[in-house]
Amino acid sequence: MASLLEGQARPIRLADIAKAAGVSHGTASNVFSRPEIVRAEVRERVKAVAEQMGYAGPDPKGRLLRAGKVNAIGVATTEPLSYFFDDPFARAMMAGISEACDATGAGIALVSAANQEKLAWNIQSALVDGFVLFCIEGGSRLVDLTRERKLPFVALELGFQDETVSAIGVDNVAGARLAARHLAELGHRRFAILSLGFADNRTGFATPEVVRSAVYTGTRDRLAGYFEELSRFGVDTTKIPVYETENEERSTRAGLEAIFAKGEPPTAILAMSDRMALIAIDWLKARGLDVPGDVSIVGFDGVPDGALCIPPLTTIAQPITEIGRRAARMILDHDGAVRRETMGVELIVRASTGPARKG
Amino acid sequence: MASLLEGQARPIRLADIAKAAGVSHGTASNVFSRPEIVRAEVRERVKAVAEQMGYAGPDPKGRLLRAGKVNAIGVATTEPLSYFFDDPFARAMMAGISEACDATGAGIALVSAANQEKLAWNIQSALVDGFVLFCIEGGSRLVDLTRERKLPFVALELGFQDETVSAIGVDNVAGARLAARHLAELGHRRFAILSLGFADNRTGFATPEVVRSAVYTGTRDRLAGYFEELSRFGVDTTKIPVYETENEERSTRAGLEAIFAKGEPPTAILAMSDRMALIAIDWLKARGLDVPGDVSIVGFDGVPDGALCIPPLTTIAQPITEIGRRAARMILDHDGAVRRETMGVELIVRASTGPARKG
DNA sequence: CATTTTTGTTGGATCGATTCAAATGTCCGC
DNA sequence: GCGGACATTTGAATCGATCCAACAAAAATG
Repeated sequence: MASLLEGQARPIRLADIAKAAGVSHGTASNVFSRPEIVRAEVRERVKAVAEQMGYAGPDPKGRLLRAGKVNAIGVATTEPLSYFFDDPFARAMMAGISEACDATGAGIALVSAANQEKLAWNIQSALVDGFVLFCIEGGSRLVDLTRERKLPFVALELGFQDETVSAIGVDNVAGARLAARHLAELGHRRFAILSLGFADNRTGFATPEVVRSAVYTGTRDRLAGYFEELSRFGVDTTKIPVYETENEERSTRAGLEAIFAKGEPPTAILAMSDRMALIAIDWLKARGLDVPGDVSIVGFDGVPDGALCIPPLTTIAQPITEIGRRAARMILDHDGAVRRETMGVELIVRASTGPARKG
Repeated sequence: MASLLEGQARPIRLADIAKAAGVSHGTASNVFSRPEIVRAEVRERVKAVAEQMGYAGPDPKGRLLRAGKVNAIGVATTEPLSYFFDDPFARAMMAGISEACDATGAGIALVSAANQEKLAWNIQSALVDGFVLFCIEGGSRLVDLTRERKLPFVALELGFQDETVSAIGVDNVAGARLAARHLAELGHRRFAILSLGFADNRTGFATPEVVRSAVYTGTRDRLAGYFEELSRFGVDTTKIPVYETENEERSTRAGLEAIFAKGEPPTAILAMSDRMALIAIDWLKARGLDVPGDVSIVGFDGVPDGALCIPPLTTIAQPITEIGRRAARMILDHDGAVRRETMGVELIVRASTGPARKG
C-alpha cells in the first residue's frame, strides 16, 4: 500500500522540505550543505521534517548543475567495456588511475566508444570532468570525438604527432632498440616481427609503403627502433617479415602461421605487445617448438602476467601503473596546459630468450 | 591571444547560440536533439553559428537535470577502487555487468565507499540510476548507505535475511555440501576450514558463539553446509578448526600457521573462497607439503585463475559472470519490484583434491 | 540608550538544458 | 477571399539544487 503510493508520488524536493518546515529554500539547502551556519533548533526541525517525509538528501543532479564539477574522470576506449577488466595492460593502467582517484576522492566512469548507436552513454554524454583516452587502436577517432567535448583529456600512448593534445607515453624507439639488441647479442640473426597495426583495421604482412604511411606513430617508432638496432648488427632488415595483427588471438595466430610457412623460420621473434608474445609462446609450444631453445621471444609492455607464464616472458617494461597515475592526476589537477610526458622503459630479461642455436 | 580570451570567457551556452542565430532557445535545442523537426535552412544556420562560436554541443549537465535519467549504473564496494581490477572474482562479475551495459548503451561508474571523507565521490553523490553492491565485507553498511539514496539497487551475495532488498546470490548451503561431500568421499576425515568473516573485522579461530551470532549469513550458510554434510559421514564437526580470515594474504597465512600448529594436521582444507584456497596452495607448497598428496583443498567461487594455478583448483563454481549480467539488468530494467534470485553452483573437480592418504 | 557587530534567515538569480501549449505562417482548395 | 490543414517557431515553465546580497534580530560595545 505504502509502496503503491510511493510509486505514484514524484520524488520529494528540497523545496518541499523547506515549505513543510516553514523555512526558505536557502536555509533548507544550508541544513544539508553547511549545517554549521544554521541555528541548531532550525536545523533539527528541518532534518526531522526531511526524515519524516522520506527525503533522500539533496539530489546530485541538481547540485551538479550549480557546482559545475562532477568530481569524476572518464576513461574511454574504442573497445567494449569488458576490455577494462580483461586486458592485463588495461588493468595495470586502471590500477594507477584508481589510485589517483582514490587519493582525491574522485570517481571513475567507464566509457566505451565501441557502440555507435544514438542511445549510447558515450563520450558525448558522459558526466565527467575530463577523459583519459586508451588510444590502442582507432586512437585518432577517439581523440577527435573527445576534442568536441571541450573537456580536458589526456591520450595514453603518444601515438600522434599532434602536439596540441596532452599525452603520456613511453620512448618507443628506445624500448624497441633494447629488445632488438638483447636478441642480437644472444647471437640471433633470423628475426620475425609481430607488429601492432600501422593504420585502422589492417592485418597481414606489412610492406614498406604501409610502414611509411603509418598513422599510428607508436607502431612506426617501435619498428624503427627494431630496424635501427638490428642494422647495427649487420642484419638485413628488408628481409625481416613484419606481420601486422590486431593484438588479439586470431590475427596473431594467423601471423605466426604465415611467418612459419615461409622458407627459413626465425630463431627470434620481436612482439610489439606482451599479449601477442604470450599468444606466440602458446602457439610455439603447441607446435612442439621449444621456447627459448628453438625460438626466443621478447614482448613489449611489461604486464604482470608476463612474469607468470611458462617460460616467463622477457619484455620491455613500461611503467604502466605510473602512467595511469599520472594521467589521472593530469585531469584532476588540470590547469589548461598541454603536457606531453615520455616515460622510460626497461628491459626485463626472463626465460623466454636464450642464445641462438649454433648452425 | 585567442587562448587568453578563451581562458577568460565562460563556456558558451545553448542560449548564446540561439541569440546569435536569431532563434528561440526552443528551436536551438531542437536543432541538436530533434533536428528533423527544424526547417533545413534554420538548422544549418544554427549549426553554422554553433560551429563558429565553438559550441561543444548541449551540456550533459543541463540535459541531465531535465531528463532525470543518467543512463549509467554505479557499482559500489567498500574496498578501494583498484579492487575492481585486481580481484578475480570482481573482474568476472564486472565482465557480466559490462556486457549488460554495453548491450543497452549504459555507462558504468565505479564507486568506492572505502573513503569516509566528505569530499569523496561516493554513494551519496554518484550520478547513476541505480547501484550494484559488492557485499563482500561490510555489506550491511553498504546497503544502509545505499538505501538512503532511494535509488534502485541490488546486492550481490544475498548475505542478509532482509527480504526487502533485491539480491542475487548462490545457494551457499548446497555449494558447501558439495565441497564437503567430495572430500569425504575421497576418504578424508581430518578437516580444517578457512572461513570468511562472520562479522566485521574479525579474524582468528571462530567459536560456536561467534558462528551463532553471525551477521554475514553467507558465511554462516557455507559453514552450516560443510558441517551438515560432514556429520553424515560421521565426522565430529566440533573438532574442526574454523579460522576466520579477511580473504586476503596476511590473515589467510596466519590462519594456516595456526591450523598447522595444532596437534593433528588436517588432510583436507575447505576454503570459503578461491582466493584463500590459492593462497593456501602456495603456503602448503612453500612448506614442502604436496597438494593433493598431503593435503587436499577445495575452494569456493570458481574464478578463472583457479584453472591456471598449479595444481589446478577443485572448487565450487558460481556462475559469476551470469550473476553480474543479471544484476546489471535488474537495475537497467528496474520496475520497482524486489527480486531475490538464487543461482545454482557446481562442483568442478580439478587436481587440488585427491584420495586421503592411508593411515 | 544609541550604535555597531554578530548571527541567522530570506528570496531572487543562476546553473544549462528540454518540453509543450500556443502562436505564427504557408499553402491549398473551393 | 476565406477556412482548414499542416509545418515551424516561440517563450514561459520546469528540472533540483546553490549562492549571495540584503535584511532582521539579537548581542556586544561605548
